[in-house]
Amino acid sequence: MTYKIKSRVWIEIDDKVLLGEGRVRLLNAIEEQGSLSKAAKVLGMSYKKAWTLIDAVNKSAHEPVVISSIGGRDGGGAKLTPYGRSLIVAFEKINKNCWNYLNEQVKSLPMIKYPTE
Amino acid sequence: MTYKIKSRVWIEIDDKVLLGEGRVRLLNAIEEQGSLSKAAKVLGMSYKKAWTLIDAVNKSAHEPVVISSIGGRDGGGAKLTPYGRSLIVAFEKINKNCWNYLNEQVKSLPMIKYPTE
DNA sequence: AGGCGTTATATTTGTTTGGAAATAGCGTTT
DNA sequence: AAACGCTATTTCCAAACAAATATAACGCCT
Repeated sequence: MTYKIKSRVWIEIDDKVLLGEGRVRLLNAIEEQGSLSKAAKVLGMSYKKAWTLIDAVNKSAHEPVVISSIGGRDGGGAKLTPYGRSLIVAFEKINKNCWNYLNEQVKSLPMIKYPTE
Repeated sequence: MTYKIKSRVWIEIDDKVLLGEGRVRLLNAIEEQGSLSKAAKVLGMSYKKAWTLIDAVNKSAHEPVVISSIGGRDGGGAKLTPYGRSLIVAFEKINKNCWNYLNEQVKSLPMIKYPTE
């Protein structure tokens, strides 16, 4: 019987959510797949949900994060902007650090293992 | 135009949520008010929601967190156990530390202020 | 012109969530 | 026995959310 500490970190801008764990996962998939629909499929997410997420990201950001194109040789696609990539890097760094920090915290808090005897 | 980093921390036990920010707020209100219904009223929360939350806490914890009594001089009430109080202390400490830590993190991450020029 | 694969958006349907209200049970007090 | 104020639980309804489906637009390609 063990306690687990979990955390979620996200970035807001103008009181709107810009980036969270799920959105970053989606952005990474877009980077890999080159398309929103393929990214959604890879993540087992409906296209609509993926589109809604990216729409929210683009609307809250003041600079473009994802640029999409319709039509053309293979139907179109979606690509990250350099700004988008820098956001991912920043988020993942913060997220990882926070996680490491919490792990340390737990060790220094004995009362979280309150006796079960 | 500024970026804000936000975080949520919670404690799980056996893969069920034990304590989060909202639940701790409710537990504190119970401690102050001595009753679940008054605590709910103070927090602008419906009695049902408060009851559901406490029920979830008591079901996931292996030791009692809130002990409630029905009937009696003033109808009954709800009180925290010493274990419940220790949980609150632990959670609030971790939560506060995490918040402070993230604030420090932001300062050391210049890329979060990606140029808007 | 028509097919293709994609983005973009609307419509529908179903599921989950949450509030409001109603009801019951309880133990002290009067 | 009745009143009181709380906990406990059910029922009903509305709102929020999510999944599925359908449709349109677009631009390259054959």
